[in-house]
Amino acid sequence: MTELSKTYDAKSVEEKWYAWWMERGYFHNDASKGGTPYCVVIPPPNVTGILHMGHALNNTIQDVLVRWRRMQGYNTVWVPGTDHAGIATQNVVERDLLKEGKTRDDLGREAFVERVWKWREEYGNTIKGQLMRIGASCDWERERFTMDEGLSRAVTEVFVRLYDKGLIYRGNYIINWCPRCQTALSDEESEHRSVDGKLYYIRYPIKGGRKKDYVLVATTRPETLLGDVAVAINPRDDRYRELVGKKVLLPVLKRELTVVEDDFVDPEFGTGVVKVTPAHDPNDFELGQRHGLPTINVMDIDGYMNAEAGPYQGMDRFQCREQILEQLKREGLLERVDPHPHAVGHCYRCHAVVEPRLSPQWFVKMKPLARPALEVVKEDKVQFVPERWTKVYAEWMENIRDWCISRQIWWGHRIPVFYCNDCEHEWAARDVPVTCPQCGGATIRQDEDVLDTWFSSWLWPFSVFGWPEQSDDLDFYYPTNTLSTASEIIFFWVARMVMAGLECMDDIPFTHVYIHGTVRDDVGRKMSKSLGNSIDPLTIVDKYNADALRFSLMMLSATGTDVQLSDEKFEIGRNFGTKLWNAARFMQMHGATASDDFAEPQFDPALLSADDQHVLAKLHETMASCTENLERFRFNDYARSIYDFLWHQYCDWYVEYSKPILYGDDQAQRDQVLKVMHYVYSNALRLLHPLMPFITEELWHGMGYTRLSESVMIAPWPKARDIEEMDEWGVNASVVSYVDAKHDLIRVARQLRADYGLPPRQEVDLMIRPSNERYEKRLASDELSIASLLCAKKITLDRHFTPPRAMPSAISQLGAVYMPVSGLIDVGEEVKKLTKQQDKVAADLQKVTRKLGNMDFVNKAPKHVIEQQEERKKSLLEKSDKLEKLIETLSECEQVPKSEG
RNA sequence: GGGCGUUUAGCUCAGCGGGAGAGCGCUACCUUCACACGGUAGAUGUCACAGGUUCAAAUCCUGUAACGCCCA
Repeated sequence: MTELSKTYDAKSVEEKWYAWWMERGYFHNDASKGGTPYCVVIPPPNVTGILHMGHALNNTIQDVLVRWRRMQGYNTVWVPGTDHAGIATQNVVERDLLKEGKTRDDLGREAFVERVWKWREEYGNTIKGQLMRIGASCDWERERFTMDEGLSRAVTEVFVRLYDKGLIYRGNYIINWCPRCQTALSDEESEHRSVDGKLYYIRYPIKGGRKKDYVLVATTRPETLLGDVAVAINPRDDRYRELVGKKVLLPVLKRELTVVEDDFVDPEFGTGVVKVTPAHDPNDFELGQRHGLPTINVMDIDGYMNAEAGPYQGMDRFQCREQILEQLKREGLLERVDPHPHAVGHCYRCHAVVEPRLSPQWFVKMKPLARPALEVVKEDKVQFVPERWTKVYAEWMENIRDWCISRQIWWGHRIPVFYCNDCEHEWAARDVPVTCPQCGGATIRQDEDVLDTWFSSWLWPFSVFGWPEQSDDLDFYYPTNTLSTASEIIFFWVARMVMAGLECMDDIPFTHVYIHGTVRDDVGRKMSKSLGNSIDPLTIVDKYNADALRFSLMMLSATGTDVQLSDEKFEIGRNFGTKLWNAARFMQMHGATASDDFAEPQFDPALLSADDQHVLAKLHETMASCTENLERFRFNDYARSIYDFLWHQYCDWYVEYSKPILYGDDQAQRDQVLKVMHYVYSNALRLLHPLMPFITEELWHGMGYTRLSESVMIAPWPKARDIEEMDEWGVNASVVSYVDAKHDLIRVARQLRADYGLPPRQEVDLMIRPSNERYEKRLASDELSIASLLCAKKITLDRHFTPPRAMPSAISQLGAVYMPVSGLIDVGEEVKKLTKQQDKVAADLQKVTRKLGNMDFVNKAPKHVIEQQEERKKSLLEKSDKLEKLIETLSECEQVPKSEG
């Protein structure tokens, strides 16, 4: 046992123990060790990322689970890693290049990719170091990166398999295009944001009509009219019957447009006539397909208008909108403009407005993959926590659309599709081919596009174990157990992992998906870089310490609900850590050395005091509650459970109880108290370890508990005994409830002191009139501790005590307490106080009595509820009696002037 | 438009069929030999609203309102 310093020095302690854990290899495990596996794969953070509060929350959750299961003896592995974040990383490196005045095209593909790798070498480890700082017990020997050779092989393998099965296809469709990143995006990567748009009503002259003949078309994006090929009406819309068969003239370009009828047109929207722009709108595209309309693309990849835009060529899309509106106004073709709030897609990486764009892209056919993935969730093989997310998942699966997986960037897995220049044969291959399998030609080109980053992430739960290679680890750890993530990742990642797992492994990737809440600032806004309202977790670690960060986060976040944070919230964890630290120092001060059998001591029932029994019972209740709450992902209840025990049972009551004994000279009693203390404290440290790994390790060593286990992180998780199982120790349920009542008595007596304004240190004499003989005996054996807790000079126990004169009094279940004070007491005030209590009791009593008098209640309520109410009535009656007696004697008592005996 | 969630003490939130709770804040007293990042005591609630189910509703059901999120 080493002496603990006066204060806890988090910084050195955290560094020391993390390094030591690593050195001891505690985080690592593999299949050869056998046992029951418990496996978590980290949601790989973006390689460009730095740790934000959401990461801190999510990774604390994972670490808590993993540390707990490890202590429970599972063969535990937490696989860490990062993903290559195609668009984001490319953006970062391109920005770097720009500072040198270069573009990626100046470098060329190969040199550029090399440059990204170099960037990754240099900066890609930031988040790893940050995870270490918050104590994440990842198996770093297993760290993976989605662009690693092995994981890249998995990507190619899956692509080729799905391609050969016909589940991957290339096609010319409208996709979400980010003109700033200059790549296609998936539907999920286009974030819909509500904007205050406008609805423009534009006149399209009817061909061959008089000047006044036109149709009125409503649109939110007037610049796309340059790509119009038709106008459309609903066939059931009588208003426009005579339009059918006519032609209308496109403003600006004077192109002739046909009028088509289609059910898709909503007669209620705008005027009931819509322009049809198949190259710039997904619905128009499909409508165009149905009617055999041509497509005219009027925009370049960068969002500037192209040659098809005629006079507007070379103009930015938003500027073009303004200019076209000007022209329409000049020509009298803009009839009116209405405000029209609507949702517009924005790039999830750069937030530019997404442009629907017709282009050839690669897609995964999702329906066949979705069916089994939906099944396993409906059958509860994969369970969401909280359960309500199941519905969100199912909704998405049922309305699934094909997944656009090609990206027009360079950083990522290049699509393994090859084309023969000689015969134009197209095929997918695992290795770069030398000759064309069809014509034997040797001039072959590879598809230029790379794959969506999520196309590698969806393989994560098995690719991290080396799939498609078979391995013992893959066998052993797959399917993994818990996946912890945020709700916005359900579609991006969770759903797709389930599909990939079933498709490639023929098994689910994990059994539980825990969806945690969103981290918000103190006024409820989501923390974000752009708002500048983020709290940096590492600043919190520096200011409060890592355990404080972790503990506070877990204490504050109820299962799956959002958490509002501010700096001060982290005081919860810090203060608790300090309390824990000082409790240990207190034990050390008394030369408390843990006996050899502190972990599983044999308690002698003859020596076990009521308070000993009480704290042992509460400890075991806490063990049960911690374990149960962890099993149910109730992290806040788990945290609260151990917090309440350590602070409000152990420190508030047991430590205070121990003081007169430890300061006294009864060696046998001292030994007994210390034995209980070490048993309780060492178990509490274990229960707390998953939440506060650093300070518990420091204390474990400081208190000399290494005789049980060289580290708390591999010490066995405490196993709760219920009260009957503690019988052999001499722990008795009725004694435990007696101590609860004793605590109540002490509280009541303290209140009495406070009511009379006695300074805390001023000693008083107290009389207690116990309710019965049993209590009298019990209280007699507790006199020392009661006196100490009440700062009483002398306690007189007398079952027949009658106050010789008016004195302040109060009642508790165990009996009445009298406090003779010098000087006059205000009998009127005293009676008033007691009467107020009496009123409250009477009110409660009336409620219970009415309830028990209700035949419906007596006939229909379950037996235990009736018994409980009867019990309650009994104790209320007793209380009422006692109060009445107190009031009576008080009133009868003569007011005698001072001269107290 | 569809779905989900929230509404409980001044603030942040637990509780989710049988006695209204915690942390912070607030008030009073206390620097007592573990701890002022502390101790003791105290005050504070038509559990959003309206119906219903039930012997019993903050808790279950229906509706309303406000706020938030997701999907279109």
